[in-house]
Amino acid sequence: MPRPVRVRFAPSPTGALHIGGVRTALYNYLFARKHGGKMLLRIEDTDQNRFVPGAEDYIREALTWCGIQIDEGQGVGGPHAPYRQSERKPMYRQYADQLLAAGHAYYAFDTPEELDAMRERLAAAKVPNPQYNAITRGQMRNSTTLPEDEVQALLAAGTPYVIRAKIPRKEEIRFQDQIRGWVVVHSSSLDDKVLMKSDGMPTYHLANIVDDHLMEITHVIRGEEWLPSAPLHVLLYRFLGWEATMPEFAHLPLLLKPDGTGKLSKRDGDRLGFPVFPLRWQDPETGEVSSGYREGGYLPDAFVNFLAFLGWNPGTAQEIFSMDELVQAFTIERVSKSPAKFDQHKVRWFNEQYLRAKPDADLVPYLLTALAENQIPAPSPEKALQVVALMKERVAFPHEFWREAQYFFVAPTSYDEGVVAKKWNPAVSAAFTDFATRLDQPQPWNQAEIKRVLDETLVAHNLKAGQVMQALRVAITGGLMGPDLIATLEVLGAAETRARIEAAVAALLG
RNA sequence: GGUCCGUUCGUCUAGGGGUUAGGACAGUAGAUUUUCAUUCUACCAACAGGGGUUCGAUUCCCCUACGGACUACCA
Repeated sequence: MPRPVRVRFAPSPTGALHIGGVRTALYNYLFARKHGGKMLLRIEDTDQNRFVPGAEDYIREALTWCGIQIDEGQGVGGPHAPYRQSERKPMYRQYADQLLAAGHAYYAFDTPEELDAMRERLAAAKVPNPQYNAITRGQMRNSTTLPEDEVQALLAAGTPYVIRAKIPRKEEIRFQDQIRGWVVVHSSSLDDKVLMKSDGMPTYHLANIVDDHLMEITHVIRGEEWLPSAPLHVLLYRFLGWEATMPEFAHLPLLLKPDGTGKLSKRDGDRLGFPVFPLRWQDPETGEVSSGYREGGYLPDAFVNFLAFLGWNPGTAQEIFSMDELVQAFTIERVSKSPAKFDQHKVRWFNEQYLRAKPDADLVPYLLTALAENQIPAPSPEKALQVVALMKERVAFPHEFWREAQYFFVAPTSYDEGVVAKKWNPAVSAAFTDFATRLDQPQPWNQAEIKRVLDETLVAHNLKAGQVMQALRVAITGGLMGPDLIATLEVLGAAETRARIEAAVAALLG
């Protein structure tokens, strides 16, 4: 009978989580939800040198922002706590000992200098595969070469050592990857990886296998950069006697730079002008700030939808998916093998789609925030709603409400010179003054009335709409872009409309 | 260098032994909006190359090229 699905996202707290990591978390989450399973968060902090303060909080906040809920793990708790590997340190030693006892691992006493010397020697001799392996281990200082009593003496003397995996010399290792099919690697191309470091901390390889086993992980969904070490992991499951419950592997394609080639990296975002992080991040070491999608005005649903499509698609024409719909549609089988380049145009497009799909009322807070940021007093709820309704098809990001709609709140201080030169003249000016006066008469203030009064005025002055509309827009907004002018006047109100026309006439008359 | 993974429009991708190789983003043009944006319509644009297998390969196999990952007491 199949075990209940349990997957994990296991980042290292070495800095901000970049979008490749977010996508890995997302696919794990979708898979867990789809199968009614559990999503775990485990922090892989076995390298104390690379620990970055704040990184763990960042990771959890980023996942929360994306709507990726953790069922069990760091920050949430659960039956397998602790979920931080540094706090699980005492648990790993016994498994290393088990490997040692079974002859699948050995002590190695080589100093860093001795290791360097070996590598140089192998390089100089042009050895095709220079590694600490079944062949070279015979020339090094370890428990496969040293007499037993000497090994014991060294250990008793507290000599620093590591524990290495004893990789068999000639063996074919094969496993089935859910995305790539059968992967076959010969053991001779593997090296005797360090399992336990001299500080007593396990390396990724050991900690990962032990924790996945103890936490009853059924599917390991991770980035392709792990594919080369998967055979080692398979071997470790076998050596530890855990083959029967070994998780299924699925190695996700990489996310590439938008230009050129290579793995997407932190620098690319700054260079190309788009975020590579979900949230803004300030490096505590250097103080360097990297922009985030959240702060850039991206809606989390849009960001997640976009990310889901980088390396996966449902096989249908549908592109807009809520998280629930993604859960329904997602299958590992439809994850592609080839890497994907990041496309900033497409994220923007997704954001536009999501922004427009929101009810006007949901967008009002964005407008109010944008206004507050620019020291504009909050308008009436009615006016805010009207502006949002008029502007929502014209913006891709919340912050654009300010750039695109500020003339609803601030009178223009300058007027587009090209239009003034071409369209503004004493006749137009006179008609506008007259129009402003007519607006003073009591009347219902709506688009039909405004249009009627404007038409009347134009007839009286023997002018056509084409001759004055651009000039009128410039008088009202200062520029020549924007939504329907009559609708704009309606939002502005009679008094403001009149004031702006009179100001423009006064400014442009001479 | 070695090992492994990959290769369909500029980008994300669908497809699959016989198709006008489909969609989306981007780009271009036109229509609508007397503006801009939106919207609509159209256009542009791809099976890396070479060998097989086959009546027929973009699809299956092999090779080459190219790209990438990995090759730490980092994950």
